[in-house]
Amino acid sequence: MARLKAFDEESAVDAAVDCFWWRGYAATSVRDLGEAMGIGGASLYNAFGDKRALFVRCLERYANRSSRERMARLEEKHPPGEAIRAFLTEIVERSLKDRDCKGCLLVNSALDVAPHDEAIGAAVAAYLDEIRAFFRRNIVAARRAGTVPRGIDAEAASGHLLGVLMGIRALARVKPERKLLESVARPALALLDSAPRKLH
Amino acid sequence: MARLKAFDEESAVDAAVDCFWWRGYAATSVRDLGEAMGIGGASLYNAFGDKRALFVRCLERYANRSSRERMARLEEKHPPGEAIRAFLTEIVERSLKDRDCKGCLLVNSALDVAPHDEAIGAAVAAYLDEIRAFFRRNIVAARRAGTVPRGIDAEAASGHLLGVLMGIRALARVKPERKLLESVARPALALLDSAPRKLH
DNA sequence: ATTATTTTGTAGCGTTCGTTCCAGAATTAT
DNA sequence: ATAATTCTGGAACGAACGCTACAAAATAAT
Repeated sequence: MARLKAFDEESAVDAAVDCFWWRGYAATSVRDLGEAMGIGGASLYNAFGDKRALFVRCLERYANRSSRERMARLEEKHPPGEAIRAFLTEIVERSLKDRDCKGCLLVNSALDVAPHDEAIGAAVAAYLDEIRAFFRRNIVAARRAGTVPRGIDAEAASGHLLGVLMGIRALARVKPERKLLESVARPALALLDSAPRKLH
Repeated sequence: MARLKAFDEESAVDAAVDCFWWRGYAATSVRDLGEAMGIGGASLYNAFGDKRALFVRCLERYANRSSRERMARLEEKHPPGEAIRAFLTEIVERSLKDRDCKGCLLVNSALDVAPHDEAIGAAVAAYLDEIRAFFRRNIVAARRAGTVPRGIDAEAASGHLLGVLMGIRALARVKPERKLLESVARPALALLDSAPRKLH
């Protein structure tokens, strides 16, 4: 009963993700977006509402394709302790291969956008919580399996891992050096396999 | 031989710092800056060149008043191991008191600005290096004093501390919760006082 | 007092911003 | 075919952008 869209919505969103990812929210113009997505302004507004709504959609798309994909893949392939190890290792490698230092859209948004937009802030916080939950449940499972120290505190350790993850992502945007990033990650991973520390 | 400036340049820069700090570089307009600094556009351009040059000046001012001041103060007041501990503790406390989650201008800039401006990127990297150097020399001194584990690797540990610092700053902008931030910091500090780990 | 020099407010430059409008093209149901 | 509906490119909206021009105001040296 009506004309069909001439573009694929999902791949248009993918192009928009790249735009926001590279330039940041404020520095990306609607015209930049249209050009990258291969559509005009009218189509953009017709399909997505406005710039902010498109950004929200980009966040969700990024979470699905990047962090959720990674968590699912690693959790399937590795035992719980290894999954965490592989996660951080993969982040370091990705950061080093990331020639134009785009970092992670979620982390970037946590700094740029989240503090100035309550709803987006809550969304970003929720995405980060998913990552922390990944750490936490893998720690719990590994503890049950006896592959991490018996006394490890899953709540605290998952928080630490999330912080370290964000530190790596942040640092990599200015100093993408292997030795440095690995030195950030290694002690966090060591928490998972060090011998139980002596209580004082 | 000429008319005098009607405003104090340093306190004007302080106002500009607050502006960039809160809104980020791209989202801060020259008119925002002028209003916050209490001067008109003509005076701003006359005194500081342009927006970017003012931003560079703001970074330097921020480094002096915030990170360098903190490092000098803590290094004077505390023995080396304690200085590091006090540094991270102070960052956590500051992040929690930071009601509008401005975070750290250097960390914010490392994500927003640095990747899109080579010179500013190098400047931010240099400021971060100063902080890492603070960690490193305090670790070395503490090792000499016997207040941290004998076998600690100052290079690696200082990198880890820098990453954790940035992680705290990043995380605090979306999730400013004491338990979480402390769980990020604690294991990093534990590296400084744990018993030497068994080699396997 | 005059002159030389710098700062200041105001107005405005051209550009780009996010967004909307609109006429025409394209599609399905009738 | 006709009608109903949606999508599309292009033009344009008012507002805001970074920045500059300019003349008046203010100072210090002469």
